Amino acid sequence: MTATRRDEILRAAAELFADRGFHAVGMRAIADAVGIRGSSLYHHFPSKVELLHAIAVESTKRFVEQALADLGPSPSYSQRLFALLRDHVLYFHEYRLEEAVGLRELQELRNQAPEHYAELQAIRRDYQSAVESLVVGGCEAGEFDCAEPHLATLALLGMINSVNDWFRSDRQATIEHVAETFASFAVHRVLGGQPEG
Amino acid sequence: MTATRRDEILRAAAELFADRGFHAVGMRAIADAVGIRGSSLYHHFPSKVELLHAIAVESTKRFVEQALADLGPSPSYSQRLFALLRDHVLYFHEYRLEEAVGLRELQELRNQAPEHYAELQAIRRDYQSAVESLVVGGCEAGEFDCAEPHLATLALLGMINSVNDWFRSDRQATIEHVAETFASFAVHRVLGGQPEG
DNA sequence: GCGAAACTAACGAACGTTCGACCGGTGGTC
DNA sequence: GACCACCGGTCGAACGTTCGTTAGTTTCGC
Repeated sequence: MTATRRDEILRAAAELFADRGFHAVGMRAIADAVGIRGSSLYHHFPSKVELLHAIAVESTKRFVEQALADLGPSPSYSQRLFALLRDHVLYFHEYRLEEAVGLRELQELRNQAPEHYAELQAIRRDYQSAVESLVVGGCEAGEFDCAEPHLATLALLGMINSVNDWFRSDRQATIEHVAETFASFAVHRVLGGQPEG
Repeated sequence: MTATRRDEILRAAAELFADRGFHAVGMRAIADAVGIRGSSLYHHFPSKVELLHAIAVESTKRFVEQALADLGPSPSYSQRLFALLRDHVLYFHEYRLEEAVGLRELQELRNQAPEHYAELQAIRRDYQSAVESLVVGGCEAGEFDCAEPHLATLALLGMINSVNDWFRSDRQATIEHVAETFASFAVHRVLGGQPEG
Protein backbone atom coordinates (compact mmCIF):
# COMPACT_ATOMS: atom_id res chain seq x y z
CA MET A 1 0.00 0.00 0.00
CA THR A 2 2.03 2.95 -1.23
CA ALA A 3 1.07 6.41 -0.07
CA THR A 4 -0.68 8.37 -2.76
CA ARG A 5 0.30 11.91 -3.61
CA ARG A 6 -2.86 13.10 -1.88
CA ASP A 7 -1.70 11.41 1.32
CA GLU A 8 1.74 12.96 0.94
CA ILE A 9 0.18 16.40 0.69
CA LEU A 10 -2.09 15.81 3.68
CA ARG A 11 0.79 14.67 5.82
CA ALA A 12 3.09 17.53 4.84
CA ALA A 13 0.33 20.09 5.36
CA ALA A 14 -0.53 18.61 8.76
CA GLU A 15 3.09 18.90 9.87
CA LEU A 16 3.36 22.49 8.70
CA PHE A 17 0.00 23.56 10.11
CA ALA A 18 0.82 21.93 13.44
CA ASP A 19 4.18 23.67 13.60
CA ARG A 20 3.31 27.17 12.37
CA GLY A 21 -0.47 27.48 12.12
CA PHE A 22 -2.87 27.51 9.19
CA HIS A 23 -2.45 31.14 8.16
CA ALA A 24 1.31 31.18 8.59
CA VAL A 25 1.77 28.41 6.02
CA GLY A 26 1.37 29.29 2.34
CA MET A 27 0.31 26.92 -0.40
CA ARG A 28 3.78 27.30 -1.88
CA ALA A 29 5.36 26.07 1.36
CA ILE A 30 3.16 22.97 1.35
CA ALA A 31 4.02 22.34 -2.27
CA ASP A 32 7.74 22.71 -1.55
CA ALA A 33 7.47 20.06 1.15
CA VAL A 34 6.28 17.47 -1.38
CA GLY A 35 8.47 18.68 -4.24
CA ILE A 36 5.92 20.27 -6.56
CA ARG A 37 4.77 23.82 -7.37
CA GLY A 38 2.01 25.66 -5.60
CA SER A 39 -0.40 25.61 -8.51
CA SER A 40 -0.18 21.83 -8.73
CA LEU A 41 -1.85 21.46 -5.36
CA TYR A 42 -5.12 22.53 -6.93
CA HIS A 43 -5.28 19.29 -8.92
CA HIS A 44 -5.65 17.44 -5.61
CA PHE A 45 -7.62 19.89 -3.42
CA PRO A 46 -9.96 22.64 -4.59
CA SER A 47 -8.81 25.13 -1.97
CA LYS A 48 -6.64 25.60 1.09
CA VAL A 49 -9.55 25.38 3.49
CA GLU A 50 -10.64 22.05 1.95
CA LEU A 51 -7.18 20.76 2.71
CA LEU A 52 -7.62 21.85 6.31
CA HIS A 53 -10.99 20.14 6.41
CA ALA A 54 -9.54 16.87 5.19
CA ILE A 55 -6.83 16.98 7.88
CA ALA A 56 -9.19 17.92 10.69
CA VAL A 57 -12.09 15.62 9.94
CA GLU A 58 -10.69 12.40 8.55
CA SER A 59 -8.70 11.16 11.52
CA THR A 60 -11.21 12.27 14.14
CA LYS A 61 -14.09 10.75 12.22
CA ARG A 62 -12.27 7.45 11.86
CA PHE A 63 -11.63 7.21 15.59
CA VAL A 64 -15.13 8.17 16.71
CA GLU A 65 -16.90 5.85 14.29
CA GLN A 66 -14.76 2.89 15.25
CA ALA A 67 -14.89 3.66 18.97
CA LEU A 68 -18.67 3.96 18.99
CA ALA A 69 -19.06 0.79 16.93
CA ASP A 70 -16.89 -1.14 19.39
CA LEU A 71 -18.99 -0.04 22.35
CA GLY A 72 -21.05 -3.13 23.12
CA PRO A 73 -23.48 -3.55 26.02
CA SER A 74 -20.90 -5.38 28.09
CA PRO A 75 -18.75 -5.78 30.13
CA SER A 76 -19.19 -3.33 33.04
CA TYR A 77 -19.48 0.42 32.52
CA SER A 78 -16.21 0.80 34.34
CA GLN A 79 -14.34 -1.55 32.03
CA ARG A 80 -15.91 -0.18 28.85
CA LEU A 81 -15.15 3.44 29.76
CA PHE A 82 -11.61 2.57 30.80
CA ALA A 83 -10.90 0.87 27.48
CA LEU A 84 -12.47 3.72 25.53
CA LEU A 85 -10.45 6.44 27.24
CA ARG A 86 -7.22 4.44 27.06
CA ASP A 87 -7.70 3.96 23.31
CA HIS A 88 -8.60 7.64 23.05
CA VAL A 89 -5.23 8.66 24.45
CA LEU A 90 -3.36 6.18 22.26
CA TYR A 91 -5.15 7.19 19.06
CA PHE A 92 -4.83 10.90 19.72
CA HIS A 93 -1.13 10.38 20.24
CA GLU A 94 -0.72 8.48 17.00
CA TYR A 95 -2.52 11.22 15.06
CA ARG A 96 -1.39 14.05 17.30
CA LEU A 97 -0.53 16.40 14.43
CA GLU A 98 -3.94 16.09 12.82
CA GLU A 99 -5.76 16.39 16.12
CA ALA A 100 -3.73 19.43 17.17
CA VAL A 101 -4.54 21.13 13.88
CA GLY A 102 -8.20 20.19 14.11
CA LEU A 103 -8.46 21.71 17.58
CA ARG A 104 -6.41 24.81 16.97
CA GLU A 105 -7.96 25.82 13.65
CA LEU A 106 -11.57 25.06 14.55
CA GLN A 107 -12.55 28.70 14.18
CA GLU A 108 -10.92 28.84 10.77
CA LEU A 109 -13.27 26.09 9.67
CA ARG A 110 -16.20 27.88 11.32
CA ASN A 111 -15.47 31.13 9.47
CA GLN A 112 -14.49 29.76 6.09
CA ALA A 113 -16.47 26.52 5.75
CA PRO A 114 -19.47 26.43 8.09
CA GLU A 115 -20.77 23.10 6.79
CA HIS A 116 -17.43 21.40 7.48
CA TYR A 117 -17.37 23.02 10.90
CA ALA A 118 -20.84 21.66 11.63
CA GLU A 119 -19.75 18.19 10.55
CA LEU A 120 -16.76 18.19 12.87
CA GLN A 121 -18.80 19.51 15.78
CA ALA A 122 -21.43 16.84 15.18
CA ILE A 123 -18.77 14.12 15.34
CA ARG A 124 -17.41 15.51 18.60
CA ARG A 125 -20.91 15.88 20.03
CA ASP A 126 -21.70 12.24 19.26
CA TYR A 127 -18.52 11.16 20.98
CA GLN A 128 -19.12 13.28 24.05
CA SER A 129 -22.69 12.00 24.27
CA ALA A 130 -21.47 8.42 24.16
CA VAL A 131 -19.00 9.06 26.99
CA GLU A 132 -21.65 10.83 29.02
CA SER A 133 -24.03 7.91 28.51
CA LEU A 134 -21.44 5.58 29.97
CA VAL A 135 -20.95 7.89 32.92
CA VAL A 136 -24.69 8.20 33.56
CA GLY A 137 -25.21 4.47 33.08
CA GLY A 138 -22.42 3.67 35.48
CA CYS A 139 -23.87 6.04 38.07
CA GLU A 140 -27.32 4.47 37.81
CA ALA A 141 -25.84 0.98 37.98
CA GLY A 142 -24.04 1.94 41.18
CA GLU A 143 -20.57 1.50 39.66
CA PHE A 144 -19.74 5.20 39.82
CA ASP A 145 -20.24 7.79 42.50
CA CYS A 146 -20.85 11.17 40.99
CA ALA A 147 -23.38 13.87 41.76
CA GLU A 148 -23.02 15.75 38.47
CA PRO A 149 -22.35 13.36 35.59
CA HIS A 150 -22.36 16.13 32.97
CA LEU A 151 -19.63 18.14 34.69
CA ALA A 152 -17.74 14.95 35.46
CA THR A 153 -17.80 14.00 31.77
CA LEU A 154 -16.41 17.37 30.76
CA ALA A 155 -13.75 17.12 33.45
CA LEU A 156 -12.46 13.73 32.44
CA LEU A 157 -12.53 14.53 28.73
CA GLY A 158 -10.53 17.69 29.40
CA MET A 159 -8.05 15.65 31.39
CA ILE A 160 -7.74 13.00 28.69
CA ASN A 161 -7.38 15.52 25.87
CA SER A 162 -4.63 17.42 27.65
CA VAL A 163 -2.11 14.62 27.15
CA ASN A 164 -1.24 15.79 23.65
CA ASP A 165 -0.28 19.22 24.97
CA TRP A 166 2.72 17.97 26.90
CA PHE A 167 3.54 14.33 26.08
CA ARG A 168 6.68 13.85 24.04
CA SER A 169 7.83 10.34 23.33
CA ASP A 170 11.42 10.93 24.43
CA ARG A 171 10.39 10.96 28.07
CA GLN A 172 10.84 8.07 30.40
CA ALA A 173 7.11 7.38 30.45
CA THR A 174 5.65 5.54 27.48
CA ILE A 175 2.39 6.62 25.91
CA GLU A 176 0.91 3.27 26.89
CA HIS A 177 1.67 3.92 30.54
CA VAL A 178 0.24 7.45 30.38
CA ALA A 179 -2.88 6.17 28.63
CA GLU A 180 -3.54 3.58 31.32
CA THR A 181 -2.77 6.03 34.12
CA PHE A 182 -5.06 8.76 32.79
CA ALA A 183 -7.88 6.33 32.01
CA SER A 184 -7.53 5.08 35.57
CA PHE A 185 -7.61 8.64 36.93
CA ALA A 186 -10.85 9.19 35.05
CA VAL A 187 -12.68 5.98 35.92
CA HIS A 188 -11.33 5.06 39.34
CA ARG A 189 -10.72 8.55 40.73
CA VAL A 190 -12.93 11.19 39.16
CA LEU A 191 -15.87 8.80 38.90
CA GLY A 192 -15.03 6.83 42.00
CA GLY A 193 -15.28 3.47 40.23
CA GLN A 194 -13.80 0.49 42.04
CA PRO A 195 -10.88 -1.19 40.24
CA GLU A 196 -12.61 -4.56 40.60
CA GLY A 197 -16.35 -4.28 40.06
CA MET B 1 -9.71 54.76 36.50
CA THR B 2 -10.39 55.38 32.83
CA ALA B 3 -9.06 52.92 30.32
CA THR B 4 -6.12 54.25 28.37
CA ARG B 5 -5.90 53.98 24.62
CA ARG B 6 -3.28 51.29 25.06
CA ASP B 7 -5.77 49.24 27.07
CA GLU B 8 -8.45 49.81 24.46
CA ILE B 9 -6.14 48.46 21.78
CA LEU B 10 -5.15 45.45 23.87
CA ARG B 11 -8.76 44.59 24.56
CA ALA B 12 -9.88 44.97 20.95
CA ALA B 13 -6.92 42.95 19.68
CA ALA B 14 -7.58 40.21 22.24
CA GLU B 15 -11.19 39.94 21.10
CA LEU B 16 -10.22 39.78 17.44
CA PHE B 17 -7.35 37.35 17.98
CA ALA B 18 -9.57 35.12 20.09
CA ASP B 19 -12.28 35.11 17.46
CA ARG B 20 -10.26 34.77 14.24
CA GLY B 21 -6.66 34.00 15.15
CA PHE B 22 -3.51 36.10 15.09
CA HIS B 23 -2.71 35.81 11.39
CA ALA B 24 -6.29 36.29 10.24
CA VAL B 25 -6.52 39.72 11.89
CA GLY B 26 -4.73 42.63 10.21
CA MET B 27 -3.43 45.73 11.93
CA ARG B 28 -6.06 47.73 10.05
CA ALA B 29 -8.84 45.60 11.54
CA ILE B 30 -7.54 46.19 15.06
CA ALA B 31 -7.30 49.92 14.34
CA ASP B 32 -10.86 49.97 12.98
CA ALA B 33 -12.11 48.40 16.20
CA VAL B 34 -10.80 51.33 18.24
CA GLY B 35 -11.61 53.99 15.63
CA ILE B 36 -8.15 54.93 14.40
CA ARG B 37 -5.98 54.15 11.36
CA GLY B 38 -3.62 51.23 11.10
CA SER B 39 -0.45 53.28 11.16
CA SER B 40 -1.48 54.95 14.42
CA LEU B 41 -1.12 51.65 16.24
CA TYR B 42 2.64 51.96 15.92
CA HIS B 43 2.60 54.88 18.35
CA HIS B 44 1.49 52.43 21.06
CA PHE B 45 3.16 49.15 20.07
CA PRO B 46 6.33 48.70 18.02
CA SER B 47 5.01 45.69 16.10
CA LYS B 48 2.15 43.25 15.82
CA VAL B 49 3.97 40.49 17.63
CA GLU B 50 4.70 42.82 20.57
CA LEU B 51 0.98 43.39 20.80
CA LEU B 52 0.47 39.64 20.98
CA HIS B 53 3.13 39.37 23.63
CA ALA B 54 1.43 42.01 25.78
CA ILE B 55 -1.89 40.15 25.53
CA ALA B 56 -0.43 36.74 26.24
CA VAL B 57 1.95 37.57 29.04
CA GLU B 58 0.39 40.33 31.12
CA SER B 59 -2.71 38.56 32.39
CA THR B 60 -0.99 35.21 32.94
CA LYS B 61 1.93 36.84 34.72
CA ARG B 62 -0.38 38.80 37.01
CA PHE B 63 -2.23 35.65 38.05
CA VAL B 64 0.82 33.50 38.65
CA GLU B 65 2.70 36.13 40.65
CA GLN B 66 -0.26 36.82 42.87
CA ALA B 67 -1.18 33.15 43.27
CA LEU B 68 2.35 32.16 44.26
CA ALA B 69 2.64 35.09 46.66
CA ASP B 70 -0.59 34.05 48.40
CA LEU B 71 0.63 30.50 48.93
CA GLY B 72 1.58 30.47 52.61
CA PRO B 73 2.76 27.44 54.59
CA SER B 74 -0.71 26.85 55.99
CA PRO B 75 -3.44 25.64 56.19
CA SER B 76 -3.42 22.04 54.95
CA TYR B 77 -2.11 21.08 51.51
CA SER B 78 -5.59 20.04 50.60
CA GLN B 79 -7.10 23.41 51.45
CA ARG B 80 -4.32 25.41 49.84
CA LEU B 81 -4.47 23.46 46.61
CA PHE B 82 -8.26 23.64 46.52
CA ALA B 83 -8.23 27.43 46.88
CA LEU B 84 -5.49 27.79 44.27
CA LEU B 85 -7.27 25.71 41.64
CA ARG B 86 -10.63 27.34 42.34
CA ASP B 87 -9.10 30.79 41.87
CA HIS B 88 -7.33 29.48 38.77
CA VAL B 89 -10.65 28.61 37.14
CA LEU B 90 -12.23 31.92 38.16
CA TYR B 91 -9.33 34.02 36.93
CA PHE B 92 -8.96 32.15 33.65
CA HIS B 93 -12.65 32.73 33.09
CA GLU B 94 -12.41 36.45 33.77
CA TYR B 95 -9.50 36.77 31.33
CA ARG B 96 -10.62 33.99 29.03
CA LEU B 97 -9.93 35.90 25.81
CA GLU B 98 -6.36 36.70 26.75
CA GLU B 99 -5.68 33.18 28.00
CA ALA B 100 -7.18 31.61 24.89
CA VAL B 101 -4.98 33.77 22.69
CA GLY B 102 -1.93 33.05 24.82
CA LEU B 103 -2.45 29.32 24.50
CA ARG B 104 -3.43 29.21 20.84
CA GLU B 105 -0.69 31.50 19.52
CA LEU B 106 2.14 30.12 21.64
CA GLN B 107 4.00 28.91 18.57
CA GLU B 108 3.66 32.33 16.97
CA LEU B 109 5.54 33.77 19.91
CA ARG B 110 8.10 30.96 19.71
CA ASN B 111 8.78 31.61 16.03
CA GLN B 112 8.69 35.40 15.99
CA ALA B 113 9.86 36.43 19.46
CA PRO B 114 11.82 33.65 21.17
CA GLU B 115 12.66 35.74 24.25
CA HIS B 116 8.99 36.47 24.89
CA TYR B 117 8.18 32.82 24.37
CA ALA B 118 10.82 31.86 26.91
CA GLU B 119 9.37 34.35 29.39
CA LEU B 120 5.88 32.93 29.07
CA GLN B 121 7.11 29.37 29.36
CA ALA B 122 9.10 30.28 32.46
CA ILE B 123 5.98 31.73 34.09
CA ARG B 124 4.00 28.60 33.31
CA ARG B 125 6.82 26.38 34.52
CA ASP B 126 6.96 28.23 37.84
CA TYR B 127 3.23 27.80 38.26
CA GLN B 128 3.27 24.11 37.41
CA SER B 129 6.17 23.56 39.79
CA ALA B 130 4.26 25.25 42.59
CA VAL B 131 1.24 23.03 42.00
CA GLU B 132 3.41 19.93 41.84
CA SER B 133 5.09 20.92 45.11
CA LEU B 134 1.70 21.06 46.78
CA VAL B 135 0.84 17.65 45.36
CA VAL B 136 4.10 16.10 46.49
CA GLY B 137 3.89 17.78 49.89
CA GLY B 138 0.35 16.55 50.37
CA CYS B 139 1.40 13.02 49.46
CA GLU B 140 4.29 13.03 51.92
CA ALA B 141 2.06 14.50 54.63
CA GLY B 142 -0.41 11.68 54.07
CA GLU B 143 -3.19 13.99 52.88
CA PHE B 144 -3.14 12.68 49.33
CA ASP B 145 -2.97 9.22 47.87
CA CYS B 146 -1.14 9.19 44.59
CA ALA B 147 1.55 6.94 43.23
CA GLU B 148 2.72 9.30 40.48
CA PRO B 149 2.52 12.92 41.61
CA HIS B 150 4.00 14.28 38.38
CA LEU B 151 1.41 12.63 36.16
CA ALA B 152 -1.32 13.52 38.64
CA THR B 153 -0.28 17.18 38.48
CA LEU B 154 -0.46 17.19 34.70
CA ALA B 155 -3.82 15.46 34.81
CA LEU B 156 -5.46 17.90 37.17
CA LEU B 157 -4.00 20.95 35.43
CA GLY B 158 -5.33 19.66 32.11
CA MET B 159 -8.71 19.16 33.70
CA ILE B 160 -8.73 22.65 35.24
CA ASN B 161 -7.56 24.36 32.06
CA SER B 162 -10.22 22.69 29.94
CA VAL B 163 -13.03 24.73 31.51
CA ASN B 164 -12.40 27.66 29.19
CA ASP B 165 -12.93 25.45 26.15
CA TRP B 166 -16.59 24.87 26.85
CA PHE B 167 -17.90 27.10 29.63
CA ARG B 168 -20.25 29.85 28.47
CA SER B 169 -21.87 32.01 31.09
CA ASP B 170 -25.39 31.65 29.69
CA ARG B 171 -25.65 28.13 31.05
CA GLN B 172 -27.50 27.17 34.18
CA ALA B 173 -24.24 26.52 36.03
CA THR B 174 -22.33 29.53 37.30
CA ILE B 175 -18.59 29.79 36.93
CA GLU B 176 -18.31 29.79 40.71
CA HIS B 177 -20.04 26.42 40.88
CA VAL B 178 -17.88 24.97 38.13
CA ALA B 179 -14.73 26.29 39.81
CA GLU B 180 -15.61 24.66 43.12
CA THR B 181 -16.65 21.42 41.43
CA PHE B 182 -13.49 21.11 39.35
CA ALA B 183 -11.21 22.04 42.23
CA SER B 184 -12.99 19.36 44.24
CA PHE B 185 -12.53 16.83 41.44
CA ALA B 186 -8.83 17.58 41.46
CA VAL B 187 -8.17 17.55 45.21
CA HIS B 188 -10.72 15.09 46.54
CA ARG B 189 -10.94 12.72 43.60
CA VAL B 190 -7.78 12.66 41.49
CA LEU B 191 -5.57 13.10 44.54
CA GLY B 192 -7.81 11.21 46.93
CA GLY B 193 -7.76 13.99 49.55
CA GLN B 194 -10.37 13.78 52.28
CA PRO B 195 -12.86 16.70 52.32
CA GLU B 196 -12.15 17.22 56.04
CA GLY B 197 -8.49 16.81 56.85
C1' DG C 1 4.63 76.50 20.31
C1' DC C 2 5.51 72.08 21.81
C1' DG C 3 4.75 67.22 21.99
C1' DA C 4 1.75 63.44 21.70
C1' DA C 5 -1.27 61.21 18.70
C1' DA C 6 -3.51 60.69 14.60
C1' DC C 7 -3.44 61.26 9.71
C1' DT C 8 -2.49 60.16 4.29
C1' DA C 9 0.21 57.71 1.26
C1' DA C 10 3.02 54.46 -0.14
C1' DC C 11 6.50 50.60 0.03
C1' DG C 12 7.84 45.70 -1.22
C1' DA C 13 6.48 41.25 -0.25
C1' DA C 14 3.49 37.47 0.16
C1' DC C 15 -0.98 35.69 -0.24
C1' DG C 16 -4.72 32.27 -2.58
C1' DT C 17 -5.99 31.28 -6.87
C1' DT C 18 -6.48 30.98 -12.09
C1' DC C 19 -5.01 30.12 -16.74
C1' DG C 20 -3.08 27.92 -20.62
C1' DA C 21 0.67 25.15 -22.07
C1' DC C 22 3.44 21.02 -21.80
C1' DC C 23 4.97 16.33 -20.74
C1' DG C 24 4.74 11.29 -20.33
C1' DG C 25 2.34 7.30 -20.45
C1' DT C 26 -1.90 4.39 -22.01
C1' DG C 27 -5.09 2.37 -25.05
C1' DG C 28 -7.37 2.11 -29.46
C1' DT C 29 -7.09 1.91 -34.49
C1' DC C 30 -5.07 0.96 -38.85
C1' DG D 1 4.61 -1.94 -34.98
C1' DA D 2 3.32 2.96 -36.05
C1' DC D 3 0.40 6.50 -35.28
C1' DC D 4 -2.69 9.35 -32.64
C1' DA D 5 -6.03 11.03 -29.32
C1' DC D 6 -6.46 11.34 -24.64
C1' DC D 7 -5.70 12.48 -19.78
C1' DG D 8 -3.84 13.05 -15.15
C1' DG D 9 -0.20 15.73 -13.31
C1' DT D 10 2.85 19.42 -13.40
C1' DC D 11 4.61 23.81 -14.82
C1' DG D 12 5.57 29.06 -15.39
C1' DA D 13 3.40 33.24 -15.15
C1' DA D 14 0.34 36.23 -13.76
C1' DC D 15 -4.05 38.19 -11.42
C1' DG D 16 -5.78 41.27 -7.79
C1' DT D 17 -5.63 41.75 -2.95
C1' DT D 18 -3.93 42.21 1.50
C1' DC D 19 -0.21 42.22 4.55
C1' DG D 20 3.15 44.65 8.19
C1' DT D 21 5.54 48.54 8.28
C1' DT D 22 7.59 53.28 7.32
C1' DA D 23 7.83 58.26 6.28
C1' DG D 24 6.35 62.73 6.46
C1' DT D 25 2.58 65.78 7.67
C1' DT D 26 -1.34 67.56 10.24
C1' DT D 27 -4.30 68.18 14.23
C1' DC D 28 -5.19 69.36 18.96
C1' DG D 29 -4.81 70.16 23.97
C1' DC D 30 -1.88 72.19 27.45
